[in-house]
Order: sequence, then C-alpha cells, then structure tokens
Amino acid sequence: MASEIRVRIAPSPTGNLHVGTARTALYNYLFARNKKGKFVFRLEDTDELRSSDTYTKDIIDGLKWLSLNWDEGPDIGGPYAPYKQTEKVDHYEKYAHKLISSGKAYFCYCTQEELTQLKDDQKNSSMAPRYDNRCRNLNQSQIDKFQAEGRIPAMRFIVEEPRVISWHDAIKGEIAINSSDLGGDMVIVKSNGVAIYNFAVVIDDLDMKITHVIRGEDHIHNTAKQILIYEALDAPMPIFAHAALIFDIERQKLSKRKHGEAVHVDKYKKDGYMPEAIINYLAQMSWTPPNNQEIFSLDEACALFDLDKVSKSPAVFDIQRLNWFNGHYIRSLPIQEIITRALPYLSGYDLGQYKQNELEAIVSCVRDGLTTLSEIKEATQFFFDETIIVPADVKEALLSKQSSKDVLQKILEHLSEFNFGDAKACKAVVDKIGAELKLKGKDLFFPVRAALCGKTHGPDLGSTISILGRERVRSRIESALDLCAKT
RNA sequence: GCCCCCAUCGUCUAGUGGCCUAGGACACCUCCCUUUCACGGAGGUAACGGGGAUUCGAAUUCCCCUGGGGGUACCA
Repeated sequence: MASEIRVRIAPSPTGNLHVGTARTALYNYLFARNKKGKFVFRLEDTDELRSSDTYTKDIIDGLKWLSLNWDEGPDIGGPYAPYKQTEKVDHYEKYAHKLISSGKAYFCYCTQEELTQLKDDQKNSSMAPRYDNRCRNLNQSQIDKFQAEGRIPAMRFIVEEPRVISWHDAIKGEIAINSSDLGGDMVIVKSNGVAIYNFAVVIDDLDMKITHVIRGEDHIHNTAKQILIYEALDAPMPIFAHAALIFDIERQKLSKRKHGEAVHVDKYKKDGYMPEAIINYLAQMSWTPPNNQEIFSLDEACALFDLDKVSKSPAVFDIQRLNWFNGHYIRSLPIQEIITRALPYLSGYDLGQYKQNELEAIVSCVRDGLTTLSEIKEATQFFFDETIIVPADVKEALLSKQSSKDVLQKILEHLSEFNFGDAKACKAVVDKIGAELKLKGKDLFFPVRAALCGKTHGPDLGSTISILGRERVRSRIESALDLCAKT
C-alpha cells in the first residue's frame, strides 16, 4: 500500500478554469483512476494579489461539471489537509529555515529596484538575465547595514553551477538542463514571508505524498529547479510527466490574454456543449486509446489511459472537431437527459402549451440537427410562437407561386384526414396531396414548411405536423394563405 | 540573446526498420438514402519540412539545418 499512486491538479485561482487546466486535470484523473490511485485537488493561491474566490469557485464548479471529481481537496478535506497554500505559509517557512541552517539557502536583501537595475544592465550589455548571487556571501557588517536600512530580506536557494539536472520524463523521455541556465540563486520565500511557487509545490507534493507530477510542458524549467529542492531536502522525487500544450489555429499557446473567453470552460457550458463531448475531445487530442477508438466515455478512457501513449507534440484546439463530438452526444444520450439539459435554453418559451410527451417529441425531432444545445432555442422557436412570421425572402420565393397556394389550400381541405397522433401518417397525407397536385420535392414541402415554421429548413415534416396538432396547423396555414392573397 | 521541447493530410492522429501504393477521424467536395430538412451510408481531394549518415531496405535510428512553440520574476 505504500506504493499507492497519488496525483494532483494544482490550479492557481488567478483566472477562470482554462481549457488547458481542464486537460491537465483530465490526464491526472485518468492516470489516477487507471492506477487505482488518488486524485488530489490543491489550490495554489500564494499570489494574493491576483487570486480570488470567484475564480476558485469557477475552477471547482467547472471541473465538477466535467465529472473530474477528486478524492481530496479544499472543499472536502482529506488526510493531508490543508489543500490550500495560504493556509500553510508558516509550514513552508519552517522548511525554508531548515535550508538556511544547513547552508543551502540564505537571506537576500536586494530591493526590487536593485534587481530591476541588474536586469536592465544585463539587457543593455546583451547578457542573459539572471541573479548574480550577490547576497550569497554577505558578511555580518553588510547584513547589519541592510537591516539598519530597514530592508526586509527574501530567502534564496543556492543553485550550484555548473551541473546537469536530468530526469526521465514519463511523456517526453530524457530531459537534461544545465543548472547555469536557471537564472542564478532562486527566491524560495518572498520578503512578505510567503513561499514562492517553485518552493511551495515541492513541499506540498511532499506533504501530500504525490507520486506523479503530470502538468504542461511550460513547467519543464520549473521541474529542474524543483528537483534541486528535493535533493536539498533529501526527499524522494516524484515521477514527472510534461504534456505538450494546446495551441490555437496559429500554433500559439491557448491563453486568456490572447483568446479571452474562448479558453474559459464555462463559456462552453453556457454555449451548450456537453461535458461528455469536451472530455472526449480533450482526451483524444494528444492521446489515442490502444484500439484507436474515437468515441469513448470518461470511464472507458480511465480503463485504457497510459502516459506513454500521450503525444509529445502540441495539438491545435479545433472547434469543428469539438462540434462533431458535441453533436454526436446530443444525438446519442438518452432523450430525457437531453431534455433536462435543454430546459435552461427554453426558459423563454411557454412550455405549458405542450404536454410532457409532446415536449419530448419536440426535442427528439430537432436534436439531429444541433451542434450545440443552445441552438435548440432557435430550432424550436416556431413550435412556441403564437404567430409565424415568414421572412420576406421566403415569402417572395415561395408563397407568391400559385402551386404553393394550391398546396396550402389542399392541406386545409384535407385537414380532417390527418391523424395527428402519428407522424408518419401525417407525412403520408402530405405525400398524397403532392401526388394529387403532381408536385414533389421543394415545390411540395417548402411551402408547407414556410407556413408552419417560417423557414424552409427544419425537423422532419411529419413530426412537425404531428406535434403542432390540428388547430395550430389550421391557423398557420390560414395565415399563410392570407399572406399569399396579399402578394 | 540564452535554455528546453516539438516536427505525418488544413486539423486531431495511426505508424517503434520491410505488412506503407502511408491507415482512420474532423472539415471540405461528389454521390446515395430522404419526392424537403437533418441524421445516416458510399466515394474523393489532401501529409512523412530539407540535407546527410547507418542499412539489402527508412515516416520509423543517428547527425546537421530549417521551421514552430515554450521558458527565462520576490507570477503561478
């Protein structure tokens, strides 16, 4: 049991739930479930300035909506609480002091201005920006002087140079980085007493007994820094896995700054995307199950997931492909489920005018044509509108024709022959009228659609007539004929 | 600038030295089904970035180049 697999998603609440974060969470979740291990949620909120509760809520809600449920986290607790970094600042400082007393870290009295100056100088002489370790060997009188000036020190970790830091990455394979490329001795505790990300993660991952760190490849250099800290603490190292990033169509990292709401998971929820589709899409982008299946559920993915099948190269976020997955799930999930999820989009309509089974019929006849659930509003509008407004172009093209008038007239005459409880039978009557008038195809169906729906595209005509029922069909055909008369 | 990562159709990918005349999916186009719409079905267009090397044989291994991306904070 000592070998239990433990992974985590550790978002920082400095923004809403990002598609990339969701993908990382998904990979961690899949890995944990596949290995019968634990999936931990931890909040990395040490950046007080940018963190907010609104973002925390958005992230938690979003991940839960995707069904990526964690076994331990700030909301449900767990054996290694707290799962929120701001609640353990003293804890990090304790470890930092340990490093100071063992000579592996020191106090740095540099001011923000001095550091900025240093960086500017380096830039001007086209040198690589890095800290010059000037506080590493301060003598007592220098320290006294800085303290007398009222400077509050930060703590820096000594980065020995040169040396090679290497690890076997579970996705990328061998990675090696020279310590000289890490930018000099690194801050581990800010002068305000709060641990910096690269230090806090290590302590947290240690505290929470994390065995595998699965994250985006933008963290590769951080990993090198963190490995140094593991070593200094003489602590066991987790296995690292860096997944390639998600790109936009221009092959740039998907970012809030550039893409705004398009990276916000909740935006897709609002737009009527299904969590099953997003999960399926995100999972199959950069990962292919052994049987090459395209469509699979979260549970199926859990059973098949493996890190070494995760692609090393970045994937472009392709909304068209997501749309295809979404349409697939809209068509294949149980109809009751679709109705429940569609309801919020239909709230503007007077649903009471239809019985429950008619409502079900409405949703099932329009769902084939939907790519997102939000489209259901427009797709079903004509069912609920009191009067149908036929757009000018449709009116022009169709209702001005004599044959159109004949069709509508005939339907009125044959109204008693319609068995409105049976969609196929309704369609059969229209077919019969077509035969009588020697009209077929568009000439036959478009005028009926135009009169009934106000448009020439729509769900199955038989179903439409059946659901609308005798009185609605009668009045809509009559209004259309009135319109014909005026043209 | 420096460091690291990556490189198969427009996009997501299969491919781990011969099964590749490079397979599948999305998108696009054509056709079929539907006397309309959608769903569905059948086809089609379309890719191994370039150069060396290893080998009887390279999409697959190695090197170089090119291209793309990421990182380079007292942010995470």
